[in-house]
Amino acid sequence: MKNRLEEIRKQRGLKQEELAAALEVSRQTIGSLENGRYNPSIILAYKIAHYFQMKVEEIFIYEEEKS
Amino acid sequence: MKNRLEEIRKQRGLKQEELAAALEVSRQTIGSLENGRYNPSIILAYKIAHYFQMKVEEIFIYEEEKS
DNA sequence: TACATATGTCAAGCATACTTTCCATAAGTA
DNA sequence: TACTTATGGAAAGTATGCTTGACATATGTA
Repeated sequence: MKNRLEEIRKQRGLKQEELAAALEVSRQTIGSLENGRYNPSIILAYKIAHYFQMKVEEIFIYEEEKS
Repeated sequence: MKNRLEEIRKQRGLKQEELAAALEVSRQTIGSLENGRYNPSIILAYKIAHYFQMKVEEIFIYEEEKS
């Protein structure tokens, strides 16, 4: 699972901390997602997509056969 | 988070066990998703959508403010 | 009745998502 | 230099997703 979080966040001129606050998660969670340390829960993925007014699949890109 | 898993599975004439095998998860996981005991990981949500050739958001319906 | 099939659900255990706390590093500025 | 801001990331703890194994119930059929 790849994601375009860092790209989209920067497009919007947001700091990790600001995005984290808006989504009610920790700054470390945002950093960990951006750097691929883990995948978001489906709930968080939806919150992110909703916040950016995008589709989940526009932000999180599934790559077959990888966990 | 609601989902249309049971409805879609039955439309396709599949048993829980058959769907589970196709997705490489346990039958209990499918049952638990259908009965709302927990939400899928984003990986499993994508596998399910891919299997049914649908969008994630057509199957899993986000309800604001609920975990 | 007896047996098979499909589903519901629990319990224990492991893996992963997310938290808080902490420290490091890089870039900008006084 | 010294200080601030933004980010990276480790460590330990909690919550949730998923597993296997077990048992229950409902339905259909011999």
